[in-house]
Amino acid sequence: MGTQERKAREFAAREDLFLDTARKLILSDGLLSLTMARVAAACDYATGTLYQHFSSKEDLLLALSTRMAGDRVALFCRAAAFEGTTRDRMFALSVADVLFAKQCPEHFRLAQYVFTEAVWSATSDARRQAALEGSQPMCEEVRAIVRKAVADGDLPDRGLRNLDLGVGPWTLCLGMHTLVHADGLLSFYDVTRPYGLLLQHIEFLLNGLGWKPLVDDVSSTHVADKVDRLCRDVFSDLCDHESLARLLGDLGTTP
Amino acid sequence: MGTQERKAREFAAREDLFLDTARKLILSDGLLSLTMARVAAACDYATGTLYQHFSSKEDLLLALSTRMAGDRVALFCRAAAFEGTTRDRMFALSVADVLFAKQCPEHFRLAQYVFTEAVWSATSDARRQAALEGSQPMCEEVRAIVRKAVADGDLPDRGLRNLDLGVGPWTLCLGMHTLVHADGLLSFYDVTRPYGLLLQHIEFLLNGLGWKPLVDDVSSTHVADKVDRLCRDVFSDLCDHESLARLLGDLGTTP
DNA sequence: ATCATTTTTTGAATGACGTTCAAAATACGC
DNA sequence: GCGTATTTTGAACGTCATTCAAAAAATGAT
Repeated sequence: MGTQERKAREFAAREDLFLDTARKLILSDGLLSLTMARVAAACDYATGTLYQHFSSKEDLLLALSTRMAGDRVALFCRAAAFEGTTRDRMFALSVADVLFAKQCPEHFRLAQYVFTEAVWSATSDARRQAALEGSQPMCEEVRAIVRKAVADGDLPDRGLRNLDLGVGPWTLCLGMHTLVHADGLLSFYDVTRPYGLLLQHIEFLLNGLGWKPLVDDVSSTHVADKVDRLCRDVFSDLCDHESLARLLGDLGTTP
Repeated sequence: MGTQERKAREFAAREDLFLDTARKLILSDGLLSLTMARVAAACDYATGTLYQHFSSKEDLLLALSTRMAGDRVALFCRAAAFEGTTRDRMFALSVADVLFAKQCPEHFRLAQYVFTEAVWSATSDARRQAALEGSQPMCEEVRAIVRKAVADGDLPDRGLRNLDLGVGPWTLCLGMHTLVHADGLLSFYDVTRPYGLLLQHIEFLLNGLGWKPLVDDVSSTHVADKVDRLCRDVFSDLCDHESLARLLGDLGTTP
């Protein structure tokens, strides 16, 4: 019975088509003007067919967000696999997140919207489950790094569990992404180069956690150099001259 | 010509009525089922009258969020006025935020939604300006505390400006609020007592910034004790037996 | 108090969407 | 081919946000 499998494959392919198209439409016309009818029409299907895949518009958005998150997870895992001290690897996770934000800025915008109660509660259980499970690998990487750091004696656990120690950098990143995407807020408060600051504060936090080897120099230049090195070693495909320059510009090398 | 003033006063009073009513409706029926018609009807006005005050539904939501933020700012300022070291006061700001989250959980839900691009971009310029200006005092408090800490030699500035140093705790809080309100996420990852962890990580971060006097013991009990003391000294009206017990429960005193 | 004029309120009408579902089309197994 | 099961279709429905012409109320000069 290859029929079932073929159908399943075709169904999955069509779902990808819908999601790809939705992404393109959002990119070109914005999230506001995305309608189910437009997505369907752009794929030459009837509106009703969309509902074979997604229980609601919100469900589609969550599916799209989850798929984008896959790329984020991939970057994350590359960062985690980087050879270096546990501290360097933890730092690299944040850099991966910053690079991802540059590479796919629409992801955080969408994710922020989707995790809103009003949207989240209109999604299907299955899709929510998939969203949570999709980002589980990131958590596992964090847990593993913290575990090794504690085992190696580079990080005192203070009675906290692995993820409880990792939750600090996590929320720091998340909070900064949120600020960056709150339009006008950072410029109102004259906070330039937010991601540069984020990475400096990550270093501060890791120092405060007593994560060895401690970093003495947490200046913006030092952080920029570190990022520069990481980009060469781990993210060379993402940091061509152009984007690296842009990233460093935003990080703010000293004038 | 007192007529103009009276009218302005009545207009402002009606706006308050609309916002109060919207808040109650959200509290009882949820954000999803809030409609402009329902808000108007609940106040015995026609739908069109609402649009004399708010250029769109999103505009109303932003206005509501901004008004709620006023209470947050008030708590913040009380925390900042607390007598103690600059470090204690900085810590107190985060406690104020946690208390506010307990006292008014709907605020962060709403704020998260409102700061979403899809909503934010449908609001009026005036309202956006008001929202930004409304939270400015919080920023000023942070700046002032950092300024004094640096001046007193309790905090090395490392070439960073006042707010650049305060942005760490800020994003840490914001990120945790975001995680807390992403329904199911924290329980999925088995992160209990998020706000207890937040305050511990605030201490870690402040230590990492070299903010004197450094705190040796960043255990959950020590943090809980500190919060306990703050509640007695500064937030006694908010921390009756009940709510304090609940708060400490969530913060997680050692078992 | 009266009346012309301005301002405000009203709520039915409009249009845009998300969502549904009966009918039509297609695929499938025999 | 043919009967049946599955899938697709897109018009129809209901809900809302938003508008605006008409009605009502307020104003202020006489």
